[in-house]
Amino acid sequence: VTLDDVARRVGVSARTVSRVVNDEGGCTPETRDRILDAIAELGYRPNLMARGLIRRRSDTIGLVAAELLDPFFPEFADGVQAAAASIGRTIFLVSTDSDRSRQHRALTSLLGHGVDGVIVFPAHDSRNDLVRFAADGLPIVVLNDEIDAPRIAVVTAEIRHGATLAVDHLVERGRTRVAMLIDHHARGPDRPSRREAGYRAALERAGLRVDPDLIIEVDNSIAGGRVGAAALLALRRRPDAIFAYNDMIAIGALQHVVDQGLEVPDDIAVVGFDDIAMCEVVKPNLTSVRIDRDLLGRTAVETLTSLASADGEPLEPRRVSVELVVRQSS
Amino acid sequence: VTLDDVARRVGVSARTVSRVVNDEGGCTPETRDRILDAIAELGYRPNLMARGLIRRRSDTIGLVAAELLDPFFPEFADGVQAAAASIGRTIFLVSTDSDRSRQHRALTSLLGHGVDGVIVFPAHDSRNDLVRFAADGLPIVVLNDEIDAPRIAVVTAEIRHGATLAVDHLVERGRTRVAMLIDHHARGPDRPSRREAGYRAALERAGLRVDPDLIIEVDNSIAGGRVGAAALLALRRRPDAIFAYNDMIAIGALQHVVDQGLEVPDDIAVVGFDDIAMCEVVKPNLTSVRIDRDLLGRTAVETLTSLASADGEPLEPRRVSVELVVRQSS
DNA sequence: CTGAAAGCGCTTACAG
DNA sequence: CTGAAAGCGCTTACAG
Repeated sequence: VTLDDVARRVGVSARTVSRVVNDEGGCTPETRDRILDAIAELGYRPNLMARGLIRRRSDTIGLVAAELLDPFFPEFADGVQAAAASIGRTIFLVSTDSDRSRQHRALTSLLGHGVDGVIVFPAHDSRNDLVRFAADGLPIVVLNDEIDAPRIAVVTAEIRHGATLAVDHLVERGRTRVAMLIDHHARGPDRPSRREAGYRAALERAGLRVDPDLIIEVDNSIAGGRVGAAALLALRRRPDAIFAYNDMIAIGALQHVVDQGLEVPDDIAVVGFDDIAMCEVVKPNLTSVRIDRDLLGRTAVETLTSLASADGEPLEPRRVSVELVVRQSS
Repeated sequence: VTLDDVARRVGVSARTVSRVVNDEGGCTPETRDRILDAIAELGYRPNLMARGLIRRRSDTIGLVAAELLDPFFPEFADGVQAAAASIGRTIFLVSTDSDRSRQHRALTSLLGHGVDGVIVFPAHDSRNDLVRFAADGLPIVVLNDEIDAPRIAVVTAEIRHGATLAVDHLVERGRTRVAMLIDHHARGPDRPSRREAGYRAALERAGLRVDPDLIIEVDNSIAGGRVGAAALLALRRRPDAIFAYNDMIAIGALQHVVDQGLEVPDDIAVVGFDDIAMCEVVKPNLTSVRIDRDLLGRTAVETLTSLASADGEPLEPRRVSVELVVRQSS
């Protein structure tokens, strides 16, 4: 059942029905009501592909995730979904597994579907590709990375600041040998870790030496945290605090330290990052840097909207603030 | 840049370019190569809305969630995403907050976008609406509910069986007063809980009485589990085991029991449902009924594909098996 | 192996 | 306030 069917039924032109469907006004209330009745009666639903073909956009937003299973993701996606729904946008969801070519295919497809723009957790080494898509007219909001290019806007949490909050806190508690367990994927030459930068800055500001032995690269998982903690405990001069790249790693470290019979936080304090729900479930409860992921998602949508109407004007990066949540582990 | 641009560039008709883009064959390799070159050179990307308008489908799948923040969801979504990607489908993601009218709007929109079909966690009391959409030609795969209607297929885990596994296990360990904490939303007249049915059946089969005092409705959250456990501990004859509707509730119960100074599992055993990652983080580790959510997601996509080509033929419900994972809490 | 024509279901100028 | 015409960018028969 098409617009024409409705028009025929009522005895008006398709143009008039279209006007009612899109709430353009300029139509007698009476005609309007008759059309609305016919729409309900016939069960008319606009064909969004036809509309999109003409308008050159489909009122959709692409959400391109590197990894759906990241504990970070659900709340972020929920924020995106809520904000998108509130402005009448439907979201396309794609996961790239952080693979550049999968991301490329995803963006091609999304562009073909007429998305207003995309919110992207970039795949590894995909900056140039993103810049190219943006140059082709695709508005892109990038998370967790800093890309400076036209039609690309950056939305991020104050990660570096969060890291300094965590380390400052540990130093205040008298810790002098603060180790860091860092996701080895997060530490490339083209992608310096903001958490590590904050960690280093905070230590230096406190007059503490940055001991390279205390910075260990690990797998981004609970198991990785365990392995990292084991390596730290094996050092001749072991640390009195561990700052982890994220909560999963922190939880692994915490578990290993406790399993070894050490007291947390007395022997070793542990601080995570992200503040996922598990922080309050693990014993002792994990101190962490809270990122308001829901807000981050909403901000991403808002930024995408601005970007789409900014017509190529560069947008300042939007930074969502973080806060340290102190719990039993520190 | 359109199909016509490419055609003009190469000096062939749009029809021929279309044939190459869609890999239809029937075209000299030489022409094909020239077209492929022109496509790359011009950066042609097919307009999926135009294609969809004609084909009457957009090669997309709708994923309609009640609640993105359910710990159940990410792995399920990942399975859906992986299976969809493998057959060249992009997914639309919508969350309804279990609200019937939001679900209605979501389905209307998805239908307008030309989805092949939808995978739905139904909103409360929305069965009739789903049946209506299916009657209008929308293939629907329903999770966590049993709806018997044309063009609707059911995919589910063996929930009831899982509950009997859990209770059988507790009975084997000598427990005679097994309580159940049940999500109060899951217990409506139109939606009998399969977990409760399994619980009751297992107890009866073991010759144990089902004590109504031991069945308590709680909020679906850790806090709800705590409240439920408190109520159980306040009974004159308290239980020696708790079977929870899901892991979040179980974890709350576990925490409360431990906080009260009781031994788990010696004084009270606790078993959850779903087997989320937290089960291995909480102390003592939580015994749970494992649902392979990734497989469930893949099965949903597969079923949707069958359903779309089944042309109205009813499909048998697909049941994904579950397994009991015994840990320290029982 | 290739092309000319029609049309998917809408919206966009434009005219009355 | 309403309508007739053109066209968005493709694919689908059909003809050669």
